[in-house]
Amino acid sequence: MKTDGQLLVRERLDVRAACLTIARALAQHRCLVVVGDCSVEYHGRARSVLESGERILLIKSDGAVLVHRPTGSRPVNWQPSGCILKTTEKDHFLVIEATRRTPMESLTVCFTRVEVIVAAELTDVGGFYLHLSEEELQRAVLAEPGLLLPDLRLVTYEKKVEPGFIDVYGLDSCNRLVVAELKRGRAGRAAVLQLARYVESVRQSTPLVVRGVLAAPALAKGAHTMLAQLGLEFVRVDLEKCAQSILPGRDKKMVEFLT
Amino acid sequence: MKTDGQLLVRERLDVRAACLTIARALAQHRCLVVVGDCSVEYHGRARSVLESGERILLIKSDGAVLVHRPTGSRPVNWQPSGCILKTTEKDHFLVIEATRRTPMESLTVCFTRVEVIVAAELTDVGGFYLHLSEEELQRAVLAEPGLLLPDLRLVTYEKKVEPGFIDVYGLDSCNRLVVAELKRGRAGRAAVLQLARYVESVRQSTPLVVRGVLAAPALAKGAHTMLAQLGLEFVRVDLEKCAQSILPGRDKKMVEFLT
DNA sequence: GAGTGGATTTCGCAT
DNA sequence: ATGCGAAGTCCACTC
Repeated sequence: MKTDGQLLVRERLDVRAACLTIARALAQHRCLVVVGDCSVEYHGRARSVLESGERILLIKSDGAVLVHRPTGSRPVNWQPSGCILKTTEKDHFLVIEATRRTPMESLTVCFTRVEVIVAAELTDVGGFYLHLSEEELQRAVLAEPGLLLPDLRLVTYEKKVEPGFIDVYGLDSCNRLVVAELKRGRAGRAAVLQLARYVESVRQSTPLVVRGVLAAPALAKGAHTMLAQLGLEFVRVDLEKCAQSILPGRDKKMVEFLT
Repeated sequence: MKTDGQLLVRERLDVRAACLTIARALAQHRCLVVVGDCSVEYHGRARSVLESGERILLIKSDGAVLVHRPTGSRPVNWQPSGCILKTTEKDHFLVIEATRRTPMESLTVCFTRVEVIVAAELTDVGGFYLHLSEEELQRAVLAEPGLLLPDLRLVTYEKKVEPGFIDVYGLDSCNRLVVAELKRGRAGRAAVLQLARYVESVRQSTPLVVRGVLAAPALAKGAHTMLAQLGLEFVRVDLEKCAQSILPGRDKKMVEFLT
């Protein structure tokens, strides 16, 4: 139950006090954690009703709102950052409303009982670095096209064609054009269709033979059939090799989980 | 700083005490909120490093783990429910590890300072009801095909064809087959392609004229062009009418945001 | 503001 | 377990 500039913790507040505490914290753009019994309604792109129960409400300094049940990795209800927050006391309930426009939607959390409120001014400037995203995978293939096809010569990348952007565009040893679509995960039918559209578009603009190559760590079964029907190819990409290609100096153990 | 069977709140704990408190709470499958300065690493399908900063860690009773920065509606790092948790004290740091298999991945949160720990035994049996999902939209159209096309006679739904399942399959007043794809949001190019594949598949198996209908509240601009090229149609679906059709007895004001 | 594509997507359902 | 599509997806980026 200590209070200072950074942190405020309150337990078992009555509705009036909780309302004031939350309103003050919101005004100061603090992060809020509220634990208690609440019900939730959402109106917007869809609608939802959540009956009463004990949950954890998270309100962030940018206005993002999350309602978490005791289980499940995702919030049962939420509102993205940038929404407008309003706290009121109504019929002995604490009501927190989060509204936004485009799309117009609103989330209403109604607490009948508040167990704990934590209001904190959090300082977080630490960098976040994600490796082996699709972007990094592309960097690796661009730096070392042999990872994709032996003797592949890169012509360009992110080449604009009508349906979108071709990830990798090059020539093989027989001077056939190679149109490659990269996926960091298992490639499905959607990826095959995407590639097919690119290949079709390129064929209409060149007399050269065009190879359509889907490059991914694995290929979904349905995608395999479709690929064959459309005369496209699959190339298995070795994520571990790509990782080593991207991060030559780093600890090789970093990729041990990537199989 | 009260303690009872339901709720435990601790502030400014040293690492040793924090470690014990968390281990005990985890053993009791309580929900945990930890606020403090931490760094995070993730190894698995990808890899990530999050440098030191003040965050909110949420551990749920089913083992789901979420690391939230002060902004953004989504966790910066997470681990889905069902993973194995381990808490250790290491070089005066509090280390929490969450590991799972299939896929093999692990999340490591390392606290240098713990501001607050909240451990709560939450009871939540309230129902959650989501309305106007794609499934409900389909129900509405099936119950009242006129919402889609005047005089549409339903033949079947979720009809299996090679590329997948046709949402709505019927006959119009001219006895042309109607193949309709429903979307609850704005329909894009992917939806057009999906419909095109269904129509193509149906045409190969019937001598009847086949109309391909994309039914959605709105159509993306790029999708419009593609639709025209492929000889398909767009039908605007009135979500409000669908909602009223589904929920005849409910408060009409419930759908006021749905435009 | 809309449109497009990726995501450690997650989630659910059917195979 | 895998595959497939939907999601109140969120998110960043482009036009």
